[in-house]
Amino acid sequence: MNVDQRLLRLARQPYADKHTQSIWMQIYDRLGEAVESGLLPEGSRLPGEDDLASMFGVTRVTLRRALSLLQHEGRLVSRKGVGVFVRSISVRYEVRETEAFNMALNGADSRMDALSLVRKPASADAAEALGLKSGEEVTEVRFIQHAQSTPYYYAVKEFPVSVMPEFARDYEKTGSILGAYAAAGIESYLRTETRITGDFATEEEADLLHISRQAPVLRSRSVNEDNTGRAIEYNRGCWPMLSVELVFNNKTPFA
Amino acid sequence: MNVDQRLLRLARQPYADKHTQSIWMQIYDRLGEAVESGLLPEGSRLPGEDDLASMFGVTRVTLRRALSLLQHEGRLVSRKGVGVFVRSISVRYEVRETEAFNMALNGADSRMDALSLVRKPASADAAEALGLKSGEEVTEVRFIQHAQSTPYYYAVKEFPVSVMPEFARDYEKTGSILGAYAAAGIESYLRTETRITGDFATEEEADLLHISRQAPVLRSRSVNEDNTGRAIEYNRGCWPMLSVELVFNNKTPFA
DNA sequence: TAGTGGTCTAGACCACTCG
DNA sequence: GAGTGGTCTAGACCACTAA
Repeated sequence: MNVDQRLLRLARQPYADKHTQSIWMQIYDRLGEAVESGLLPEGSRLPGEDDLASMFGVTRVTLRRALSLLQHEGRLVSRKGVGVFVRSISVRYEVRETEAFNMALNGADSRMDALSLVRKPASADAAEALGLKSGEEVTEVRFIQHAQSTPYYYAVKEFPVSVMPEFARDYEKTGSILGAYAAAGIESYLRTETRITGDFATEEEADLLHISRQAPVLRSRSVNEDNTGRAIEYNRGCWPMLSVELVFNNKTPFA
Repeated sequence: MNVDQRLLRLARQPYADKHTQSIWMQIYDRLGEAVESGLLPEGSRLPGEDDLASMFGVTRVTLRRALSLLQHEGRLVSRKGVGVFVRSISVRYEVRETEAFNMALNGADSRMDALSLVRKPASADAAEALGLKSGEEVTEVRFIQHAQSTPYYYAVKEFPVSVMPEFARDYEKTGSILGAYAAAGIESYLRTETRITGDFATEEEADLLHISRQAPVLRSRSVNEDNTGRAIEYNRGCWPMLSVELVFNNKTPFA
């Protein structure tokens, strides 16, 4: 029995009393289960909306309410003119903030790719957090991180030029941020503050992370200092909300 | 000029090209601005959907797409048979995780109310996090926190009976958790681990926090230990996603 | 060019809330 | 009973994508 047939059987199950739970909610539940059970595997394309609507015995409008919620949750992604696809949220990556850059990933095929690297005046946010003078320059690097060929983290980092004047060269040579730190004479550092908020994806983030616009994300803004207390990095990152669990450990007892 | 008139003027502004941005998105933007600008104050009721639809010159269905997104974001709340209301997200509360219980609030009228206090076997989650034996009992306390008479934090705390056998009495007497700690001989403690995730509100959470079901929330799960390393509390909390900023500070340098 | 998802309409019925 | 938000339909037109 192929996927379409099994999906059809799922769709054709009788609905519970409409007044108990709305039809579109029941469709939402069934499609969600289909994704979680693996009937609709990660990355696979759903039948067209007209087909789905007739399978579930409803109008396209009603069907779309179910799809729409699944998209807002970041579980499905639609591409205009192409189709609706399953976005994996089966894994929830654990990110240990104390490990700073080395995010703990289950799989080994994790890549952190630099999208761009430019020298420019610090953003207002970074200038304040790093205590920079107005107009002071930074090296800004945009990163995207994948796991199992799904993007799940997007970050913009700013490194003061005054601290690491040759960041671009050093990063190029060593291929890692820690390498660039070391090349600038920074052997140890401290992530002094991390601020976490929830928000909705911007258009750029939605594109890069393969989620819908308006899908919720977790944002992190953090500052790194070297062991002399000098601010060396400002980082803004975001994850699709359901894709990550942030873990903070603490060793400092309270009074 | 009253609110309805000013809202009408906002609604009657010509729409940008439909192909640039959809009508419902433009309505969404305008209503969002109306909330942020204070034209629609916190807690106020919007005109009925029929009225709004005719004000904006669209069908109720189209208008509802705008309202629906604002509700998913936790900025509006609807009450069936009553109306649609503005939920304040103008403030984003800063919660310093290192201060554990004493959340930094701008205003002074913050209350932490206990909803229930019962003795029962530890939840599976808590038992694992606290290292309890199967079936071991805890005192479970459910809290809701308000600021400016808006609920913005809901927490379920579990305290092992083996550590604080008289928690209920001590909490009653002192009126605070720290008081109950002290009464049990715990003078200092350590929030050893905090795990942050994003999720969607359950029905109970949506009710208590005055947000829509399916509105995103930030969840925190944390463990407190006393200065001998004994686990004394397991806490599960959640905030409406847009209402909070979590701040973590770190004093431990990396290797 | 055919198929896809995105938008919008006009109208209907319902359950819920409150006076 | 009057007004509210919640649901659903049947049909239409559009822009985008890929073959």
